[in-house]
Amino acid sequence: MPELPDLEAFAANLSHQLKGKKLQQLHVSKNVTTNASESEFKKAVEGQVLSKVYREGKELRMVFKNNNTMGIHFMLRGKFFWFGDKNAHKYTLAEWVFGADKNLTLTDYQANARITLNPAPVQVPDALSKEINEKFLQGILQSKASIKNLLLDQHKIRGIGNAYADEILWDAGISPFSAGNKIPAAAVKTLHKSIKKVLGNAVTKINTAAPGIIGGELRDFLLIHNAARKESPAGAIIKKKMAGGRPTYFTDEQEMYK
DNA sequence: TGGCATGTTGGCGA
DNA sequence: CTCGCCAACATGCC
Repeated sequence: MPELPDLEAFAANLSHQLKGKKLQQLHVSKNVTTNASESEFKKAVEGQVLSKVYREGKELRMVFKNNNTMGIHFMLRGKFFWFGDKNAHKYTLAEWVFGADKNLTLTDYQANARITLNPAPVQVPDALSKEINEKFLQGILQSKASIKNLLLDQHKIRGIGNAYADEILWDAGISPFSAGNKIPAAAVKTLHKSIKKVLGNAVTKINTAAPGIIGGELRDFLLIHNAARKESPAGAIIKKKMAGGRPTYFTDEQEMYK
């Protein structure tokens, strides 16, 4: 449910609050989609000090001093709470006990969130990584698939979700229905700038509006992928089209390349 | 109130 | 083989 900018903020805040603390107990529900048993998780990380929490694509990573790592993917509905939050007891998938007021709960009423012990390295670059440049984007766009679907494809570039794909493509002035392999070089250059700008601005806005946030999502500042808005800043009507079961928001300000 | 929303996977058909 | 589309997951939110 949260997208890249939300997860980026969660990771920084969790790292800030939990780094250096010892994981006293870990509970992993049998309902979790995972690659290891609860006892394997316990053996790997209980009693270990947390080194850091960071984001990779749409996953959070908890790295412990012994280098064992837990990957947490929220899928659609996963959510972190601190123990004591009133919602934290329903649909619990996992609990991390770091100490008195530093206990973390993962909930998901669909039980689709995934926890991975020592996730395998992934070659696909993250949307905010330095590897993303015009040449790289040009490479992944060599397909007649729509540019939006290409940006959403986690096997090509990691971290962009449905809402921010719309936001980025609007910012770049490119129709989401354009064919990837018809995008001219100048538009690819703009796309590169828009990816960094839109995602970067969102991280800043979330951190400013909700210091310490570790769950939920903030979206009210989105300009186009936002049901509350009818027009773009320049006054163009925002259109909505369902595609692949998800809404795509766009305006006529975006050029169609076909 | 009930329509809307977020990611991924796998199967289907064009 | 490549794409787009659909269902499934099952509830919170306004």
